[in-house]
Amino acid sequence: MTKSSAGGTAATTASPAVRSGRGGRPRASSRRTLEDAAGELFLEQGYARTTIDQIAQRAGVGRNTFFNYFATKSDLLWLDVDDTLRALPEVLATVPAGLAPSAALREALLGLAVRHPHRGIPLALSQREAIGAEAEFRASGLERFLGVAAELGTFLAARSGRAPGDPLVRAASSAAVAALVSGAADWALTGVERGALADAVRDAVDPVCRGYALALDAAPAATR
Amino acid sequence: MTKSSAGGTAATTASPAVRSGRGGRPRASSRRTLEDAAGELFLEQGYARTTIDQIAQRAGVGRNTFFNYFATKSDLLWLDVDDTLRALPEVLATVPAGLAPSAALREALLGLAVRHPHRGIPLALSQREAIGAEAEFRASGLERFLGVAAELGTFLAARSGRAPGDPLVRAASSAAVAALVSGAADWALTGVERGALADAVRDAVDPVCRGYALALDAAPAATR
DNA sequence: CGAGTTTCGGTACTCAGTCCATAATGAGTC
DNA sequence: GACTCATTATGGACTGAGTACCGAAACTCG
Repeated sequence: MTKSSAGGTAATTASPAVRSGRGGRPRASSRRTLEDAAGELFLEQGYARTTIDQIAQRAGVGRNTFFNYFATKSDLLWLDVDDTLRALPEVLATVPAGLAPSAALREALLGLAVRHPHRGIPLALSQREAIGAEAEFRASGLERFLGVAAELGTFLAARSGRAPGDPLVRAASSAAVAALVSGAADWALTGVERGALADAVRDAVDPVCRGYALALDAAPAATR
Repeated sequence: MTKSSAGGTAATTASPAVRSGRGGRPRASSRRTLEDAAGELFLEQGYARTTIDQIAQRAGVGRNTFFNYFATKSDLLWLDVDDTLRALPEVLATVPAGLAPSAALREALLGLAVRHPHRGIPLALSQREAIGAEAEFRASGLERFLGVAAELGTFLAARSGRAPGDPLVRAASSAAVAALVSGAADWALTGVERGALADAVRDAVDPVCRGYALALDAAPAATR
């Protein structure tokens, strides 16, 4: 209630990606500048030893301007990922209607993976020795994880004709997202020779979808 | 690196549950007192509006003493859960050796569920309207989640004759733990008429184990 | 040129978590 | 009992993230 997670989606970014209403003072170049400054500083000093003041200062803006663009310091660790996650509703909408629930689930996750840019690997992972932000990275990750799982849950409920709160639906979406994340992390940690993200995700997610297919694709028990 | 997660296990509590070495000043009643004080205050004012100073003050101890028992304010939200998670290594050790990897995974998770006290439901869930700490609860949850997943991963690797970092193993343990958590959360949110935790967990976890059984129980590919 | 709207920047504040130095309280030893 | 050692309790001071508030820029629209 206090800080982020206002929207409900995974993305925590303070300001919308696109220019908001018309009129008003135009944004300076700030956002990109801040990202770059932060990246440099993280590499130089590590995440923990870098303060928001320093980032703002190097970017040549005031401290408050930082919070105008990012709700949290840890948002900087999820730059490209948040972009992809923001696209989830769009991805869900394009999943063909005829599919069985478990297949639709699979399709949705793969759609997300396909959309993600091949170079979009969080700094915290690609440079993790230098940055040393594993702990923060993890802690800030769950919010995103749960956001996706929840969104996927309502999608899955609709596709399977079940109630949104159905335990089976929730378990399936949680497990599937966990597999997705695990696969994506493995992919990100592989060197340059890594293949397509979608392949890694498929390997990780497929078993989950198969596992839940039996229960999920059957008609829901009328009551309960 | 900065704060918690030193041990590697899920439990973040600063001080060991049992009295450490012999000698030294005896602990005051503090720990339990702190827990109670925190519980009261959370119910009265909510989590966010309760400061550590207030908790310590009501418990009649100094502020630093609080950090002697808990590494983090959010640790207070996980009291009974952390106890159960701490028992994971023990649970893993008692999983029969003959089982197939996927069955062993199932057994381990159920063992954890069986061990958990029936009343041990985090305040943040049972009183969630009054406490309003969902966000904090979530954020502090991932650390525990990942701790269990990692521990389970090495267990699973050993049982299946695979490398500890094997993507399949990691995906399986992540997905299984996610299902476990999902099931446990549903169980916790059910009213008094809830049955055994183990039943809820079984329903959630079974499909995952079945899904990975095919790949996991087969002999690992020699190379790679 | 206003009027409205948005961003920018500074000051001041709260509070979690850390560090350090110092007492208090016991056990074990001689 | 006196002394040492280990452990816990406590107080003071500090860092840094996140919030709130206010006034000043900068731009659009009428």
